[in-house]
Amino acid sequence: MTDRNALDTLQRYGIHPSVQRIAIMDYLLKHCTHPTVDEVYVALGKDIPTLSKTTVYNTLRLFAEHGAAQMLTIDEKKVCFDGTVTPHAHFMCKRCGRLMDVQLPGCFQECQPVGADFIVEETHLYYKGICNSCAAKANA
Amino acid sequence: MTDRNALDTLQRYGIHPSVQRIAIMDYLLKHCTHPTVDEVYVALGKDIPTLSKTTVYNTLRLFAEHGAAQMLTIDEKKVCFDGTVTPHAHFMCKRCGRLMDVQLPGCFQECQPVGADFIVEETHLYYKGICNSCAAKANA
DNA sequence: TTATAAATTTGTATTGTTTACAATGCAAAT
DNA sequence: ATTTGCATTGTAAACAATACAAATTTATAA
Repeated sequence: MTDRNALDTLQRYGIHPSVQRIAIMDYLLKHCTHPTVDEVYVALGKDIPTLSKTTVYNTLRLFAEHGAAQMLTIDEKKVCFDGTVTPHAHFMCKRCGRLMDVQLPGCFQECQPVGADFIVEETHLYYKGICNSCAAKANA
Repeated sequence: MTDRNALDTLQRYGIHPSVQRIAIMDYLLKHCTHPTVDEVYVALGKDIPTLSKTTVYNTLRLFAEHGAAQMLTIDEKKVCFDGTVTPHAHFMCKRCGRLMDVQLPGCFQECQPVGADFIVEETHLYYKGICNSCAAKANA
């Protein structure tokens, strides 16, 4: 059972805490919607009016570098962030743009790259297509 | 053996050919370096001086929509394009930024998403890490 | 406590990619 | 020859992301 407390999470990843960093990590942990920088910035701006967008950029990048968050480049328009760092895949609906978590296929552990002449630090698996709710709308 | 002729490729994917489209597809097929829009634009500008960057954007997007090319969003800085559409994975070196093709693990065909309540149209698998040549440099 | 140094945050200016859109060009069909 | 429709071009604009320097906060040492 992983600890989803913002402060603890920061400390576990060796990130020095601050009001802004705790708030941003807290947002990530509580909103599994894969928010963009702007979404985090707008949402937290209500509580921290002085918050700078640059801080959100820097902080999310910092989290990703320390492995405390995942940077997702699935949508070519904007980078999204994911506070869940346990291995999982993603699905993006091409119609509504929603991004959701997907359990990894069971066989995936054994799926190592063939003839790899490189050191793997991150593995990314994602699917694109049409989500159920968009498919249902199309039939109406 | 797939046909790597530009005109034939366009027709196979139902894309109406034009001088620009043929040139762009030809470039993709002959340069497996996963070029960006700008790289294609600069390279073809020598032969087609009137070429517009907008056309390159539109055309590569069109190719991707028709399945004649793959849009890669691995590097968060820029979108790359891949003329190879047979299933394969990618590796990006975090140090030198190079992007290369990787053979899919054999078990991957059976790797379907678990409990998928969506229609999969594309599957993307890639790795990030350090390539051999960068790792060698680090040891010097 | 006070002074000093280090780290963090802020805000503005800037860069660079991508899109929107209107005008133009071109080729096939009538 | 005219029309129709798609493709291309080029400019303007939107927008994400970064650079940077000033301001603020926090930590450390005297």
